[in-house]
Parts: sequence; C-alpha cells; structure tokens
Amino acid sequence: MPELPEVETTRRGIATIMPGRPLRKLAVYEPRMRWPVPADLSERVANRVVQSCERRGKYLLLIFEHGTMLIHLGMSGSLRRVQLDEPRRKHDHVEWLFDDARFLLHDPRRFGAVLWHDNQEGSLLEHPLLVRLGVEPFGPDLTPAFLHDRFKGKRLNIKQALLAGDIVVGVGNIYASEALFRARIHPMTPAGRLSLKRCERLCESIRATLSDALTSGGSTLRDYVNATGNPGSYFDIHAAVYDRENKPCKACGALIRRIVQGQRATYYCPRCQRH
DNA sequence: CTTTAACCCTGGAGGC
DNA sequence: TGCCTCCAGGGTTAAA
Repeated sequence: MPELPEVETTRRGIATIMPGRPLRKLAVYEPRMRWPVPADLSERVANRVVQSCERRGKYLLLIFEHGTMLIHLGMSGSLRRVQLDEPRRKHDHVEWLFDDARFLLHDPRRFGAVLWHDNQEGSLLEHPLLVRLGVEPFGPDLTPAFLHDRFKGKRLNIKQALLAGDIVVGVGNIYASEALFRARIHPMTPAGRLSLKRCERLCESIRATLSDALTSGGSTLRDYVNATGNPGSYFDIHAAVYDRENKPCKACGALIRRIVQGQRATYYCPRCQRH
C-alpha cells in the first residue's frame, strides 16, 4: 500500500498526536518483521516522550531524546489510530499506547520494520538503512542538473533507476510509471541517455505526480491514521497508465502496454512515451 | 564499480 | 467447494 504519499499522510496523522506525549507502552505482538523487532525496544522507549514525527524516504522516524524509532510500512503495512478499547485484528503486530491515544501497525506480509537507532551510535543519517537514500522529491536538492549528473553513464533503464531510491526517494512502482508517462519518457530508455531538457521534464513530473497523489490521497486517506475501517482505498486514485494494460491512453487512445523490468510491472503508452 | 535475481511473507484473483 | 498458480504498492542481500 504505501508509496510516499501514504507514508507522508501517515506521518502527518501521527504528528498531530504523538509529539510531546509520553509513550506509555510499546507492545510487540509479532517481532518477526523484515528484521526482528529488537527485544529490548519496549523497555527502551517506555514512558519516554516522542519529540517529533519525521520522514526520510518511506521511513517514518519517531524522534526521542535518546534515540529514534524507525518504522517502515513495507508492501502491506499501515499505521492507524484505533480506539482504546478496540480489539486487535489479525496481523496487528505492534501497538503504541499513549495516555489517550493508541496506534496499531497492521502488516499481513510483514515486510515492514520497527527498529531503533541509539543517539550514541552516531548520526541517524549514517544509519545503514538511510545512508544510501537519494534526495527527497520535495526538497531543494532535486534539480534537473542533479538528475542529469546522477544518471550520467548509467545504462540501467530510467524506470529502474527511479525505483532504486539511491538517486531520488519516494518514487514507488506506481508513481515511477505515472511520472514517466507525464514526462513522456519511455521506461526502457537508458538513464544515461536522458538530456538535461528531459531531466527537467522528469523533475517536474515526479513532483507533480507525487503532489497530486498527496492531495487526492490525503483526502481519500484522511482516515488512514485516525479512524477505524479499511485504509486500503489506494487503487481508487486515478492512474493514467498503472494497471491499465490494453486500455486506451487517456491522452492519445493508443493501448497501454505492460512490461516487466527488474521483476516489477511497468505500464506505459507506446505512442506518448519516446526513447 | 554496476546490474540481476532471489528472497522475505500473506492473501486475493482467476483457472480448472 | 478446493487446489493450484500467479500476482501484489517494499527493499535488502548475495551473486554475476
């Protein structure tokens, strides 16, 4: 479920509640996630105050005075606010309990993670899971020149280069296809062959695609964090090409194609998008 | 160094 | 109904 817009929506949701409050209890019901949830995590954070809720790429960061809790939603995770007396459902693996608020991490596939980084272990930015991440799509570092420079010499196709996350973060499988459609760039184009001009279009397209998703996703997913019910209304978000194989392109009418790149599906319009 | 593919896991959809 | 295969929005890791 979670691409960057959902992770950011989740962050905004928890950021309205958690900061300034002591975490009374962290309950781990299932520690077998992408990596094991540290056995001593609960005692490390018990009664400690959450200072702020940040995001780096698709990692949620709960900042404490003495360290940071890293949360990743993986492929199927969601973090939602629930009533204090609401029963846990299947696949509710971790619980954050505050005096008057409660959150559950629900993750059927358990590709998500809940980890801890101690302040004394060096800068958070040097954490092995964060250190290789590319620039934030909404930050000042994402520029046409930056993309052009980082693509230089790469023979990897542009779709996989975007998805890899080491150049720019937050462009998941759906929005990689959508951003390339918007930029009218063929997904098989070697990244190193993109002109500065096309990097400019790509740059704008990435931002526009993600920010559109954040706007509409933020409203469809407003309840993502603060209500009961099913958080997975993600497919409702309109896609120009994603999951539209053999349907007409909304711009030109040609049939959308599906290909596989790096074992992930890519969708594109063979007429609108050029090498 | 770059690129590829296996893998972690559950569940839903569709074929038979 | 059941059983099978395929597919899924993530990213790390080892191997080529």
